[in-house]
Amino acid sequence: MTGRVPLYQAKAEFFRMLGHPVRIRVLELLQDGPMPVRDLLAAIEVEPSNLSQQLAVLRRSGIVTAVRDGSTVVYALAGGDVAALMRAARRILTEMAAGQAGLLAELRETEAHPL
Amino acid sequence: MTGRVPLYQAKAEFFRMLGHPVRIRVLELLQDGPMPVRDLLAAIEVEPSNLSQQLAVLRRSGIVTAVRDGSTVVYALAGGDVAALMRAARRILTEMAAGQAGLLAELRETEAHPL
DNA sequence: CTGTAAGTTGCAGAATTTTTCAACTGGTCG
DNA sequence: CGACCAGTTGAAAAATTCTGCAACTTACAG
Repeated sequence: MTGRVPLYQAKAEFFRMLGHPVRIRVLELLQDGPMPVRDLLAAIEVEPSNLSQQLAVLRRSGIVTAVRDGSTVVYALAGGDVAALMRAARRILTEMAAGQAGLLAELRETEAHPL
Repeated sequence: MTGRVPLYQAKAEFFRMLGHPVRIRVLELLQDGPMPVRDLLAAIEVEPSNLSQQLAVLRRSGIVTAVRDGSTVVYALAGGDVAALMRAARRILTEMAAGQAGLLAELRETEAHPL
């Protein structure tokens, strides 16, 4: 019944879903607890409709939930330890930065080609 | 000097770099140690040029390194605990699947709109 | 030198994703 | 009811990413 997707593909889709600045910020903000769209909007600087689109991506993936409360909509993390994921990512990012990875990797790429 | 990028954007780029099935499989294979392209190619089923393109993405990001050994090129993780990241991702993925997130989220989306 | 295997690169076309604008739904208030 | 505010949706245009083919480089064998 379920569209039987190989695990590595599910992972790729999951990471791709995370691969957007606005979506990252939303997830980080929601780590401090549920938050109405209004507040996300105030914190993120992006057009309402654009934020809505990104929220829809997060909702479809199932990583957040939305509940209507009167005229406002409140978003929350659906569960899962998102904080742990972000920490793991930041650790790698830090190591890569320290190890001259990011910038230098690109320089290496364009200068004296070792490959 | 460095193209001063906000952290949330660096994170988004990082996750986007991970958002491709072939790249995920490469990273998973490299967790067992360095591996020549030939072996990656045998394990992944993708055209050589396509694999090369994906390897180039990983290289540019700095998450892997490439070393030429004779006529073969050997790839390796550049450091960072990639395994921890994958574990964190899998945990969330599992929780989302268990909590009827993925599939049901989409159903919810198309049926009786709570939003 | 010639041929060949291993990878990479440049590109063009195809496919996806982002962004934006306009229109729309649900509540709330007077 | 009529006017708004909060968000969402649909759709088209713009920007990115993917894929596959052809050409190229490097190393090695004969």
